[in-house]
Amino acid sequence: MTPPEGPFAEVVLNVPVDRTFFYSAGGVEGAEAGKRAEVPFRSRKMTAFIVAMHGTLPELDFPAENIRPVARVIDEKPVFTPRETALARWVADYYLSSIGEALSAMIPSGRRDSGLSGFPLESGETEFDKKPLSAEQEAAVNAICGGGGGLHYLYGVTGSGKTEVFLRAAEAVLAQGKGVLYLVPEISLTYQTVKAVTGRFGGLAAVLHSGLTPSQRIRQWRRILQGDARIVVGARSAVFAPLPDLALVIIDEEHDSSYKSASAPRYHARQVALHRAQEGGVPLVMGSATPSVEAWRLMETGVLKTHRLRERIAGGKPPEIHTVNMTGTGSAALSPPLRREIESTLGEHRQVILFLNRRGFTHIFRCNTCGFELTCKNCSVPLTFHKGENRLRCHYCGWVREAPKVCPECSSLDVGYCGFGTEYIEEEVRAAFPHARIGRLDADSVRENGGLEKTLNAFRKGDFDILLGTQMVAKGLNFPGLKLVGVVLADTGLAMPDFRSAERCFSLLTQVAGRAGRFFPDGKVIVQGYNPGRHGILQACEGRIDDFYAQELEERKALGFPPFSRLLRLVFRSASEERADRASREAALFLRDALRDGNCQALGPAECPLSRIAANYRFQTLLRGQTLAPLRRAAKTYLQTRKPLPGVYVEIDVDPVNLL
DNA sequence: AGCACGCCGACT
DNA sequence: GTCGGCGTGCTC
Repeated sequence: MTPPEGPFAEVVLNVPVDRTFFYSAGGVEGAEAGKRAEVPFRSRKMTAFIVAMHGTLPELDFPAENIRPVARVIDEKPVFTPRETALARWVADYYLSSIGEALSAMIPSGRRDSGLSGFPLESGETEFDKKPLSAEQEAAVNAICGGGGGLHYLYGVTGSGKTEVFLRAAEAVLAQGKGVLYLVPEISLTYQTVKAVTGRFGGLAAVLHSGLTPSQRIRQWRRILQGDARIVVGARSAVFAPLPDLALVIIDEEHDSSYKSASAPRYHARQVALHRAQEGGVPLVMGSATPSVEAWRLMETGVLKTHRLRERIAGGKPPEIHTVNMTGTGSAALSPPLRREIESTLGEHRQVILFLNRRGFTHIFRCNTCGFELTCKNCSVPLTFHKGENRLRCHYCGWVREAPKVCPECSSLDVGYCGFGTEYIEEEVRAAFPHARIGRLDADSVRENGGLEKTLNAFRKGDFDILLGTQMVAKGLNFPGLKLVGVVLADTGLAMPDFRSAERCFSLLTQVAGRAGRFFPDGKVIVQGYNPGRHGILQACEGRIDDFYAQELEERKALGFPPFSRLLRLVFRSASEERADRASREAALFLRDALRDGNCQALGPAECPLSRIAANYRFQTLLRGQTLAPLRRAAKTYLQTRKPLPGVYVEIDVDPVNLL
């Protein structure tokens, strides 16, 4: 074998191995740090990220003749800099992933440049014009831009003008020739914000949204890297945007859980943003009408500087909220009061949104004789009945089966489909209001009709009288014709065994209520539930915001949950229940021992609330402590020194947002 | 993560 | 005798 030719490329690969690899770059043109390359790895080709070039081979613990040549350099110009590599290292360290996994999550995978920008700018619109600032807004802008870093929170209801503050602060930063990162929860749900940014800053803006193809994504990425686009708007992964001179980070709807990645590395964009801001010594400003409980606590303790926007710029006042107790009301999804309100709203030719929190409480199969409930054969969740096709479907893995006519367990004929799915409600609403035009918005209908935006625009234009939908109608949408919002079943999700369920319920209801009164002072909200007096529902309905946080913080403190502790979750999953169980118990023993000194605990192991997902059995162990460092250290030691049984996979979740 | 290598059971 | 199960370890 010929001796390897220099220079040498040090690369990272998307494998869960936390180290770099070396390749000979003598045979290719243009190998350079920051470029991607194709390399042979084991028996296949992989995309490698070149993190450094070396003239001579550094001392290695393996024979130099094993060095293999780079197959091809992918990029003409570098797509990342040492800043991105350093950020990837930080993410990998914080979230216990490999550098390769972190860098792969950061950098778009596009190959060629497509000519399309992927985001045509509309012209002739005027809503992007600067609006005059209230005294509160002006004070907030001044504080944020007042020099130095600083952590700020814009706390105010929907319509209190948070966006305008963000835009003015961004404008000031852009005027200095520096860069702004503007994070939003889900681009498709925050179209108004995105339009406001692109409308006001035009070609200076880059939008990273989920609809971009990989090549469009890398085109935007290059614009940012070159300094052509200096304000970046985007969802979670936009937090990695390679702005060369970042001077302001904005996080809109800070409480939103979509900022947390569900796959490795399981990063929280808010945490990454905080790191970037502090490292650069630049301000970070977050905003929401319903701050996360963590953020609320940081506001109370003064870590976050709070700027309260009390005025409702858009006019209107908080809507009336009525609650309806559904206990013992039978199988109708719409209570008489809700029916009457819909009727009178339609009579005024105004619009209605019926909001349904689909998760966890849908239309499930249940035997009235033995109580048997049909669950997915792969996951442990109840199957959802789809009347249209007369089938049952799993909303986790997609498994479909015919709807049985008799109970599979006791053969009773007395079986039913209880709960309210969107289809079921649609039917009931159609029957009750045969002349109303009804639109439906959920994950299925979005896929079928080819677009959330289409349905929402149709509703905004008045093509429907009633819009029936899940979570996605609750966010960032303003409909001038809307008068009535009905929450069909507010308890949904509160039954979930998760310490954040009350918080989620509260924020959802408060946000929904906030939308209703935005344009009309006579907006009305009706909240139905089996227990509308519950913590999380009651305070949202009565607008007792401070009370909710006070009580929630008290409960978290009593139970030792965040923000009074830090958590690290390890999920062991396997096709074999026995192995997943055994691996989790072995790990818990090890971890408990590793944490024995220090004020930390290992909870569990226990079956996960979602005990099976996609044919995998799941067990978890929770590590808890006052600080994260010992938890991370223990988990890291476990990963490095122990390997779980074959066929058992470990998911590490640092700062988990749900424990399902 | 893949994927090859290697060491023990049933089978044309 | 070998085909193939899965447990173990390595990847520049």
